[in-house]
Amino acid sequence: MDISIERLCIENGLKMTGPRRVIARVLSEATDHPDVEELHRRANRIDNRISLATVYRTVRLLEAKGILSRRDLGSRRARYEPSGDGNHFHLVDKETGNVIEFETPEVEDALRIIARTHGLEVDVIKIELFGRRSAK
Amino acid sequence: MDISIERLCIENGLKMTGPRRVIARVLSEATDHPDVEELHRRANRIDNRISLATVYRTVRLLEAKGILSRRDLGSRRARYEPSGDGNHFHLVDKETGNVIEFETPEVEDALRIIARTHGLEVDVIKIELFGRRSAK
DNA sequence: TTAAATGCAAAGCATTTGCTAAAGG
DNA sequence: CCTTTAGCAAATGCTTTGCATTTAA
Repeated sequence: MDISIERLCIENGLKMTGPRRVIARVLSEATDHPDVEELHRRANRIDNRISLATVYRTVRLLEAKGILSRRDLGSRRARYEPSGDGNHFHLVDKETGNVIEFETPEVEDALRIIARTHGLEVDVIKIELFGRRSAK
Repeated sequence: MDISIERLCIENGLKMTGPRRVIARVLSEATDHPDVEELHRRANRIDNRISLATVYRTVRLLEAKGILSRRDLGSRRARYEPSGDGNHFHLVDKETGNVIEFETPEVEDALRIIARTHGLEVDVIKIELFGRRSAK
């Protein structure tokens, strides 16, 4: 079982309470991009006394520590994923809402160079593509 | 005076009411990325009877018609800009909040090709870079 | 004339917060 | 112990909506 998020919490000096441990586990096991409500649902399957407010507070804390990254992906709700999953971007199928992750170091480099010509050193790169299944 | 947004509204068969004309003018004159509240403020300088609800309804309508594009740029409020300003992306200075626009057809092409390898035809491309003034 | 648009206030979501009780180190 | 955290419910902030009225075409 993967407990990397919990380990990261400990390394960051966070108090490992019951709820926090459960949320860390849910995050570690997720392979998708759950929103807060979904995280709450999954956490409650393990311990149904965990409140939504705690989930919100936890993801906000973990984001501040750099453990999680927040994504918007068009919808109204924020989605979270472990920051450690490497630099990747999102390709969203508008019809199904399905999200594909991809990497592209060349594009990253190109963007960093562009930023530099504007005098900025890039820190965070967000790329989101929205499209639909080709007719073909 | 530039009234391009109003022209686009007419071409799209939209009824040109007083409020709508004012909002169109405000949008045409904007060179930045105003949020809805700011659009409302600017519209009210011209006619203070225009309600916030109308501004919301109008930007939503214009977005549906493809006349406006919505941007998130990190904050929780939606920001709008004319779609006709060419495909451009945003480089945000984290310290000042200043937004620089840039274009990069090569990167766009590269991303379209990547999407195609995943069987999707890209429709919308969003790129946001966040960085800070280089130490030099 | 008549369907569409407006204003207002109320409702809706997602998210945050104040407060008190509980619990980790 | 003593600070941090959890739970709850109320508050917040942005956005949408219902309804009666006005307006453009």
